[in-house]
Amino acid sequence: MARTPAPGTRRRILEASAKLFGEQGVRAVGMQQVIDATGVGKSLLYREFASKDELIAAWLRESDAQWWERAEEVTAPHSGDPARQILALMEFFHASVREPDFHGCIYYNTSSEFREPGHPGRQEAKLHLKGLCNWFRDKGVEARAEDPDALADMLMLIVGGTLANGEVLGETGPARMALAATELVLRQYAPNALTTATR
Amino acid sequence: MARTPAPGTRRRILEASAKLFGEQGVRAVGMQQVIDATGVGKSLLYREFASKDELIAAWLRESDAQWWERAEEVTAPHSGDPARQILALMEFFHASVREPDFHGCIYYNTSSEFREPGHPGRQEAKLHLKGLCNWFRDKGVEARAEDPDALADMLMLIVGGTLANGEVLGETGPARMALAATELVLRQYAPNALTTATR
DNA sequence: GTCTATAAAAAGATAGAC
DNA sequence: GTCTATCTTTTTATAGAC
Repeated sequence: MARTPAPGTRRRILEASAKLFGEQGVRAVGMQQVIDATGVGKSLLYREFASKDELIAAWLRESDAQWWERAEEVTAPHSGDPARQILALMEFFHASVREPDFHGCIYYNTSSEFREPGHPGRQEAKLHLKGLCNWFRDKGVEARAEDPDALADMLMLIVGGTLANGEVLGETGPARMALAATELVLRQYAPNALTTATR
Repeated sequence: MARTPAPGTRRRILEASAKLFGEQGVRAVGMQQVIDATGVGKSLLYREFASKDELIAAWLRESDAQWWERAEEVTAPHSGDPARQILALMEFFHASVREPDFHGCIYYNTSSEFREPGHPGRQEAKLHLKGLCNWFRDKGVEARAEDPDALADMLMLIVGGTLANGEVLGETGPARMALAATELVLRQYAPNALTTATR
């Protein structure tokens, strides 16, 4: 009880890291900037996170958990209607591109910033994206898709294309087609499920 | 004639930069590494490129020119058949993901590495991607698509999704659907053109 | 426990030697 | 013209003051 740091310390560091890493990119942000933003001492930061790589990994893991919480909120109202849940999640992606401080997907971005095969940034990115792909596949099964894996990969194509193009070209570029593309894919890969979802 | 550097200097610097920036990412590579890889002196490098940003811009511009040369080679054989040209270019993208030293698209990657609005990395990325989008639109017009802009943005979604997912998840992931997705989009947005292309 | 000072290495860029 | 040495800042990380 007495040897652990102040309770809010770790959370504050992660919040500051999320803001800085997300807005400027990971390699663009030094540990000193994280320290300045939190007001925490250098020694304490390195006590919580032994290295920058550990901080990166913790940030991505926490972001993954928080993202799934919001995704649940968006899809829960359409429980039992997998096609509409998929469309709701895709609308959620599209909305993120429209936000003024959108800077791309932290998983695609961070993975591309660290090319070393075993880097935590790559591993967490892979985990997050595979998790999303699995969610799509499960919804595909629920929607009685003939090939749920193909459906899931198609939807991942739309997600990646929406976020990658959104980062460079903004919301008025290819990202604007996210929902239309999703409907097109659903009509092809889960036609029965879609008839109930969109007139 | 006598005050210009050795003729191959600039080209050698650009070739070394292309390899290093492409494989490791731009922020991960220092100017010293470029110097070590070329054998050129530091002063000479800064005579050719006044700053790292200038080197980045020159690298991306040169890569754009070289990319369009190869794209021409791939699409030229199908001149007059825009749907097939689009499919050929998409197959070209898919093939790049399959290459053992694929590290994502240098334009999506570099744009995400430099968030400052006016950064040359962002500007060149925007130019390249808009150029590609325009090429798709022109082919859409040639293919008598009802909405060539929508078709182009749909295809950009597939390109971005293929390259972004390919960087993280490899060729066996969503990238494998690139061609099927293209056919689906063509069938929807340029159905007449496609009948001649795929049985 | 928490912060300040300080490594030690690497970054981008410049000045000067030949 | 070309390379070497240096400058300044910034990076990640550690040791020590309180």
